Amino acid sequence: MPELPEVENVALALRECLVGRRLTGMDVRFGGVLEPSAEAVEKALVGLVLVKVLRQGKYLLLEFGEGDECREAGAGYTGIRGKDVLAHSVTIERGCRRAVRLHLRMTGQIFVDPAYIPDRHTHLVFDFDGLPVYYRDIRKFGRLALVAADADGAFAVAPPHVGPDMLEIGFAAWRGRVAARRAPIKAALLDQGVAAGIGNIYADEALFRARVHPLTPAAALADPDLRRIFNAARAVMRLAIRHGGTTYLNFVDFRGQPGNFRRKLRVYQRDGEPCRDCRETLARLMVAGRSSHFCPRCQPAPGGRKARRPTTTRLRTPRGRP
DNA sequence: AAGATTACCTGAAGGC
DNA sequence: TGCCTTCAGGTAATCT
Repeated sequence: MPELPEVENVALALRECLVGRRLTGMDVRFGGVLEPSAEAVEKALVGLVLVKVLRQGKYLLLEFGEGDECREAGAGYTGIRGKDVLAHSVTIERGCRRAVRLHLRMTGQIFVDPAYIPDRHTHLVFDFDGLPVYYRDIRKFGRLALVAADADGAFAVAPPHVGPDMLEIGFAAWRGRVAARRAPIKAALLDQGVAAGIGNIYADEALFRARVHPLTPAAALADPDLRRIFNAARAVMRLAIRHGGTTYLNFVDFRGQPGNFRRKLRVYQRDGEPCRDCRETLARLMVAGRSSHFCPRCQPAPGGRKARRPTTTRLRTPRGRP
């Protein structure tokens, strides 16, 4: 499932391959992924040049403009892979600007790969001046939505209730947003209004690395605990970006290559297997409606002393892995 | 009023 | 073999 690192890799790919190119056509095979309608999106975007790709949490904003009155932007921005990803970018001085907000939700995928063969889950085919770009989404949860400019003519990357990106926010600001929460820290990490980008995989990985039990109330955590969680969440996501993201079930990159961060996972979907640090059997329980994977020894239950009651810690045998 | 639950979808996997 | 159930989880809407 795409979380911050996977979405960041999509952003890098779109900047590398598509910024500066004109959208010359669109084949809508399933219009349900487009908002407010397939017709509106097609009418708004076709003929314009992709000028900017921004990310906030799991949201991507694709900004389009007219091809005339362009100038090279450059600006010396160096992508995470060390390539100057804005080398081909252009900035529109004035004229028409439009933007769409993309969220991949659970199973959305973007392919910029001439060898890709569309299947029945491929809902959109973009023609970027001869370069085909495919949008595929097995479960049809993802959305590509036209967004209106605000009063200043700018486009918000994410909806207003979404908090700052987890890789952008500072510790003090983040602490200010979680410290008063009585909800389990796992729920606070998943709350996109607190900070955006963390999903179930990286929340579990961050809590394991910080040695904090997922059910611990956020408000019960001392400053050093919060600091460890904050640092662990950012570190694990930065590492995942460098490894091309996590492939679980079906995340692959824009060329169809699976990310290779999965083998680095310490707890996610490893319940029933031994902890890599202490050999204790990893456990699983439900927090905030989602399965949470943790080590009962490395991450002791809140309130201390006893291990969690068997009724709340459900062990399960490993399921088949793809 | 924050926290919990459900709807939205499809495919994989397990049980029988 | 094949039908049925459960599970996966991001977000919005609904419930408590």
